[in-house]
Amino acid sequence: MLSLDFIRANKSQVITAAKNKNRKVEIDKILTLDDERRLLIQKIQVLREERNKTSHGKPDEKTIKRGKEIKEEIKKLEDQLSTNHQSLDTLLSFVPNVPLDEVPIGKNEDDNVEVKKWGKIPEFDFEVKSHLDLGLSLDLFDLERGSKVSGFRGYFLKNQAAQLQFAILFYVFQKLVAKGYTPIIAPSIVKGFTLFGSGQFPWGEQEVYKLNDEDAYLAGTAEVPVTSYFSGEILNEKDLPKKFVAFSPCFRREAGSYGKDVKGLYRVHEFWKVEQVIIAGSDIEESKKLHNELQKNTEEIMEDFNIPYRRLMMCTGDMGEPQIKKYDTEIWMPYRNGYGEIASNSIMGDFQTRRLKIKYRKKDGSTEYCYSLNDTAIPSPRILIAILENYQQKDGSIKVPEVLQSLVGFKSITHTLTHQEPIFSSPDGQGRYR
RNA sequence: GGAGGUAUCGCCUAGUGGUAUGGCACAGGUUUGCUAAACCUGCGUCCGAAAGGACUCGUGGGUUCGAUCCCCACUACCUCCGCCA
Repeated sequence: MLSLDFIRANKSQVITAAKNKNRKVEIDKILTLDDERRLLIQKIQVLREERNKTSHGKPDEKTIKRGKEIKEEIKKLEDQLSTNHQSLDTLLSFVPNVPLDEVPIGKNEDDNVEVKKWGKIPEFDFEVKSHLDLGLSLDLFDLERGSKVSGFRGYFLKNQAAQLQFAILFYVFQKLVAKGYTPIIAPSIVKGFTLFGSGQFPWGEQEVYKLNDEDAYLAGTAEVPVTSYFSGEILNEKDLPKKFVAFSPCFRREAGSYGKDVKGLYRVHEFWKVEQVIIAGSDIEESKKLHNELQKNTEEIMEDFNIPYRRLMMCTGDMGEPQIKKYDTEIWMPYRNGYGEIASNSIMGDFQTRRLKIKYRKKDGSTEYCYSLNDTAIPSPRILIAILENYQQKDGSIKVPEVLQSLVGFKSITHTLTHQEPIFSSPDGQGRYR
């Protein structure tokens, strides 16, 4: 949400920004409604003032009569105000945030700009298999029974892939905790205001699962609950920035992508993700630094797994409404012979915090809206695609990235899991878990 | 699912149909000074340069000239019972 003051002061900029994000906004109507609103508030305040002045004891007949009149007038004006509010809020809620100057202007993903590349693209002296083939031949997942049981895009992860998923998420979680991020496991069932507040709504309503008739939805990312964690609160400047590493199951309807990525684990309705979320002070330079820090974390994780990646700066047309700057991290997926998205790193300014009413008190006693940021740390099973495909061997087996070996207890995936000798220390010191 | 209870500033707390009390914590200042104390001031939100005004006692309605207080609904939390990973 942008402030009305900001829209008033930067009208053309806001209109241009919306256009660059392929959105239509009714700025003139918004400003007219705002004028009306201010006038109504003013009138109501004058009447209330009159009413308040008379109420310091028992009033006489005349005052009571006037009081009744005031009551009627206020009611009329308040009705108008509430109508005004509704239309204004609706229009306002559709105004997207204004990107920073450094963001390239573009229509869609074709206009995103590659700003960094890391890693050596692996070369194979045999025919590269897809994660789908690898997984099926090694019994790592079951998509047929997945859709039988769960529906379209349903899946079971099995055997070493199931272990790997836990290990990957745990590795990343621990890594960020070590960097000082507060570990948090967030609810996936959230109220509507969190989705509006984080800017998924009103644009992405068809993307989100709604539960029955209650005010309950399934969040598509921990960004939603964790950014809303401090909603309605005023934080202390000295406690900022608040950095979280959050785990949550994620649910997405993928309503707009029926034909896309139908095979395999790339696009699923349900997955697990470790997300980084930061609530910071209202300093854009600090936010840019934090944005780079988040990006560095994500890239380090890919480097730990030794998977080639590239970083894209998203253009205006591909960046989403709340964001003012966004990087996507894409990793190498050998079978598609190209990169696939793995992480998305955004600065929102005060767009979300204004909707969620998250402020902080500065040293001088004044309050301001915080700035918020978030970046994926790791999503799974999507990351498994890259691991399976990049680490596949000629004999059909799959090596396990070194940093994960001690967590899963095996160095390669060669056959269906029946029994494995752990190679790591265990509670009983003999390689056994009980 | 059933029965009761609670909701007032960051925390604790008083309160009544006439417009929110005190303490702790916090911030600034003064003075004295050995990890500090005493005193003064400020300390819910919004608009405003200020004066000032409006809003605010979980949320939303209602009654009333006037509601933190009375009525209704909702939400969250607590206690007990039941069920349950």
